[in-house]
Amino acid sequence: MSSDSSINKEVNDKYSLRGRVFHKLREGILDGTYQEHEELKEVAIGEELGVSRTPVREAFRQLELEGLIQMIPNKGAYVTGITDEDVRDIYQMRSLLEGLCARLATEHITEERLEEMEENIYLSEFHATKGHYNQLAELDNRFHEILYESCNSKMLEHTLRDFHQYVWQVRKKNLTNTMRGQASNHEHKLIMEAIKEKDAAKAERLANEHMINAYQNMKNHGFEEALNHTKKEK
Amino acid sequence: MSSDSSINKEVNDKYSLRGRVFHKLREGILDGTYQEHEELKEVAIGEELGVSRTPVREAFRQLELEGLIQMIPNKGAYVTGITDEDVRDIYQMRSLLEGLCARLATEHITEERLEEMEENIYLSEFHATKGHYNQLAELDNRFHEILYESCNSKMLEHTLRDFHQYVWQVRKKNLTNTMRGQASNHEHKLIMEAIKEKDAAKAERLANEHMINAYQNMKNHGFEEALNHTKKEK
DNA sequence: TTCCAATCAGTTGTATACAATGATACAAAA
DNA sequence: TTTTGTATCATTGTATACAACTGATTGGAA
Repeated sequence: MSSDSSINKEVNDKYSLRGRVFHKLREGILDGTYQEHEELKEVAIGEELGVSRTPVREAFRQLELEGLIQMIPNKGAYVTGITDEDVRDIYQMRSLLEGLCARLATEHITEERLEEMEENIYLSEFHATKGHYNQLAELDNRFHEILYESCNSKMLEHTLRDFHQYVWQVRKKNLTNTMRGQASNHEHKLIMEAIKEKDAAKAERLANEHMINAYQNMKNHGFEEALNHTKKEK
Repeated sequence: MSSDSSINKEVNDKYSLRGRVFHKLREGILDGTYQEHEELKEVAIGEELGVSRTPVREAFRQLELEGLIQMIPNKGAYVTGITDEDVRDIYQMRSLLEGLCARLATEHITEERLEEMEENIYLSEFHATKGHYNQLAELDNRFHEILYESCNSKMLEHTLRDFHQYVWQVRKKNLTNTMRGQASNHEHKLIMEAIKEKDAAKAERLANEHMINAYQNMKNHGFEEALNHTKKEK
């Protein structure tokens, strides 16, 4: 069921103008192309992407709901951006929720997904030794996706996927810049083993720590550059 | 800063057609007016609310992002609704996150908000003895709002507010139908006292349990009627 | 000079027109 | 009878037109 909706979302994103605008803007905001407090004008964005105001407006509505832009009625749309504090808060929440997810996944994961997870970790080890950081980041991404799909909770899946995408830009840089990739993969392996042993409490604790470690590492290795936001008023 | 955005949201909701459509539809989906799998047609909804397709479409985008409707490109919008499982999952997540929120609030709450909280609890006791269930529900609502505003985390505030609104319809019925209101208020009082004592760990644990109790109570006292969804295929 | 108001430019809010897509019904052929 | 092709219709996707609002500028009066 959840795969249905994600497939539809893919199709939607790919073929509709609105979807393309939404993702383009989201990406732009998260990677700093559109900076905090910048005003987004409907016609300007429309021309930039070669579409009319209608799809742009619809994309704005979604970005507003995600909190990436703030709309002031009859005035304009302003980039809220993602601050250091936001990243910290997301990791705090994710630590708890990824733990919950891992616990639930222990109870509900299918044999098929467990195999994909095993393959994922195996592949990650390979790419880590070869220094293929892009593949590594993709696999890391996918590992968490598998967990989300396996927790048997539509709401949790949805929430975690949102958070994950939110910090994706930051994470990507981090995995490619440091040795975190290998450590991360090792932690994935431990989580998977706990799931295989059907030890839900252990899986929860490990997933918890996995997030805390990821955040700590990020802070240590140049957090600010990872978010390439150049300014910050306070 | 967070109050700014909520004010804007209020203004927005009140004065723009899109906002009105969004809330009307959201309410309708959550309270069962629009049932699961029902198709929402743009023109029909537009005529129903006396607006054109444009604001309706923009509201659809937001509902889609919240997961309340599913849109199939070039086909239509279908109500996803909120199932028993969704409510269970939300309470599971809320239990963890409200705990986190209470912990953070312990560190960051202002004197002003603490006073409002105290007043809230005092008023709740009064209305509880008088059987004013509507006011009780409103105050319960507000208590959590104060916590969200006090945690000093924009993301957490946003997330919890979303969840809260999601289960609001269900909660309201529950608070009005049972003696849960009084028990709930007592738990609020304990949480507040922990915050006043600056015992963050205790506040976290209490908020945790508060959610679990709320959910348990809901299950015991006719969960299905609270969600007035009449059908369910499986 | 300063203040106020009127006007104007620019932007968003909403409605509508047109295009494209998918569903359905019906007819014709196997 | 069943199947397939086609025409038609309903619905969504997108563009555009117009209305309403906001902010700024200009001009005049005190």
